Amino acid sequence: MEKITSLQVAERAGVSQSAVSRVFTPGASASAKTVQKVRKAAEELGYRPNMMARAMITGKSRMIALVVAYLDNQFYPHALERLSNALQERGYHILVFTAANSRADIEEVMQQLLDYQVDGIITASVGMTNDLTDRCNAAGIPIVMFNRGQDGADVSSVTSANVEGGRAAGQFLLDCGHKVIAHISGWQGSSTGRDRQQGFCEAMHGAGITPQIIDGMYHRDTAAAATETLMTGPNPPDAIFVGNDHMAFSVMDTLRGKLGLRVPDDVAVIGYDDVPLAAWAAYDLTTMRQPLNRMVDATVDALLTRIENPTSPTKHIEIESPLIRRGSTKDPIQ
Amino acid sequence: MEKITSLQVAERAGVSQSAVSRVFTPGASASAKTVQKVRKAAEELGYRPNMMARAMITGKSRMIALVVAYLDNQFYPHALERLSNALQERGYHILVFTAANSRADIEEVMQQLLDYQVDGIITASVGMTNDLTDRCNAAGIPIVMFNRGQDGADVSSVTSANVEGGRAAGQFLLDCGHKVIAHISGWQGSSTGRDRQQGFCEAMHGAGITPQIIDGMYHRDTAAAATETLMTGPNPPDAIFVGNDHMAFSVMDTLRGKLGLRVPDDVAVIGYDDVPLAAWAAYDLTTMRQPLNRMVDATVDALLTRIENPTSPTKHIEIESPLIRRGSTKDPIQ
DNA sequence: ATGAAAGCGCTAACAA
DNA sequence: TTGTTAGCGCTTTCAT
Repeated sequence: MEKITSLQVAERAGVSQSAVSRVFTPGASASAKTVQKVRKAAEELGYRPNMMARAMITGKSRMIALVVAYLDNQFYPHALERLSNALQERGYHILVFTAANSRADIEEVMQQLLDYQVDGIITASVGMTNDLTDRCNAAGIPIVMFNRGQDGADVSSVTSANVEGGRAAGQFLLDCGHKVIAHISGWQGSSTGRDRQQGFCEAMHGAGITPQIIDGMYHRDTAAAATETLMTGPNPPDAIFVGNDHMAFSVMDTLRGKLGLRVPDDVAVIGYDDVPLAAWAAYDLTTMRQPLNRMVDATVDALLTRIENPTSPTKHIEIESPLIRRGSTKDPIQ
Repeated sequence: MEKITSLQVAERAGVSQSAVSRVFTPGASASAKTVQKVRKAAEELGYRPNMMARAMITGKSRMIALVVAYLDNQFYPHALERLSNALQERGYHILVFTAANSRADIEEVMQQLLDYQVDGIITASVGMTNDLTDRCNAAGIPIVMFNRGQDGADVSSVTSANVEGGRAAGQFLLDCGHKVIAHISGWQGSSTGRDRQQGFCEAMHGAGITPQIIDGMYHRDTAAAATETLMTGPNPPDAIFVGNDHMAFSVMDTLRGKLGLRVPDDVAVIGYDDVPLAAWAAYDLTTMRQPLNRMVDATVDALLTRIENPTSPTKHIEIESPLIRRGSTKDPIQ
């Protein structure tokens, strides 16, 4: 069973090669008789159209580049799985590019991905430069930033309502009666980290509180160190809002392990994302949920819309982020 | 900046189109002067070779299909990240295909992936049928099964030494003085699950013990239910060997939560994989490590070897699996 | 509705 | 080493 071409199918079906092509091309027309003959011959020969050849002509590869930095935050594999499924259902597939979050690395990766003639790009957990996005726009390849926004760039983005979410998290801690509240923030180089912090600060300032804030950089180690710094400092908090779940787990580990404190009795913890692990008994983490399915649907939608209609405008989609109350926080005071 | 072709570069550089091609083709020869002129023109125009066109001629797309079922077991995202990196370094990229672990779904996915003319296939957490692997062999596309083996199929596989690992896990529990030992196994439809169970049973039988065994199917829920069944049964174990870490976390959650038992004081737990989460304080899980980096290197190696030399034989690589002692088990008795 | 013919952008003989 | 030529397998006019 070596490489069957449309020509061989044509010969066997007694039609022209272009007839075969038409049968396998969605928008084309062929008589019922022809379709029948061609399908039969193709079946017998085990023929399937060559995507490469098709891609070269149509300029559409039906591949989407996914640029991702790290997969250790459970949110991203989860998203990847869903994205792949949703895209696959619509006849697209994901080509993976891993990039460290450095300028040079991303630059290199963007070049590679353009070589593959991908129809679109999804970035997750990586930052873009406007220079880069301009280049893709010039090449006519739409980008959707997943879980990140970017000022002044002509790219679509899908995020949760991070400012609002940060505010809600802060407000909830206030409602629980906490007075000394700290924030271990998401990386301040990311819009997501900045927005959540901003919302949180607004809530705090509304209550006349000036919170301690440390950048957790989305790293477990950094978050653990921040936790120690906070708790052994002059004014240890009785509640911590952490920039994402991934760091919150580290914060809880440090609190309960090395520091010997109880959660939520000594310190309440609230995270962001609601990854599956947050619901597991070992953490039972109160968190702001990022509705993954809706974010994925919006991402796929935004991307395919622009692929099918290149002149359609970029979109900035924000999805509401509900509070999921679990055992890492106390009940609000009536 | 629309689609620059090699012809345009050729004109600007004052050479033939094939000269341009040669400059960008690794194995080809061109004079220093030509290289210089072409590179300059290409740079100015922002030219990069079109992978699709190249792939069509050479028959090499430099894409590897990764077929994966679920990404909720942390072992797989971790592996995916490493695989992508290792492959990217060698000029390949991963095209992702998600498939439920059903015959029909995998069948469909295999067809799709052949359409894309991938150079090789890595399967992770999915089972193949011999029929399917035969088809890929006929098409000349090598397969490596990652973390799974398959009897009687002509495919390469990379696993840890699961039988030996299962035995070591069982023996360790014996050495700790446990007498009533149970096993919540990996899915018995997978070689990995069967092998670990076999090794474990050998250790038990060597000690004259007949263990209770329940298939955990690699699912959290199934493992949780199995835990309850075991602990509320007539002969509750004081140690459980769980088929992988992902289920072991669920077992520990159930033990410590719903059942109110202490680990390891009431029940010792040992897992398999050593995913990052196993080392986190909340679980601190004793486990058999699957050396991810070595498994990934072996996988990439086995795959690229066969791609570059199609007549080379398939390999079955087993990598030793060391015991990582942590807090979910007691110390062995001297 | 169908076949003939013209490429898509590139690599790989083949001469020169 | 270089340019010329012939395709890779397919889609897409263009006549018919």
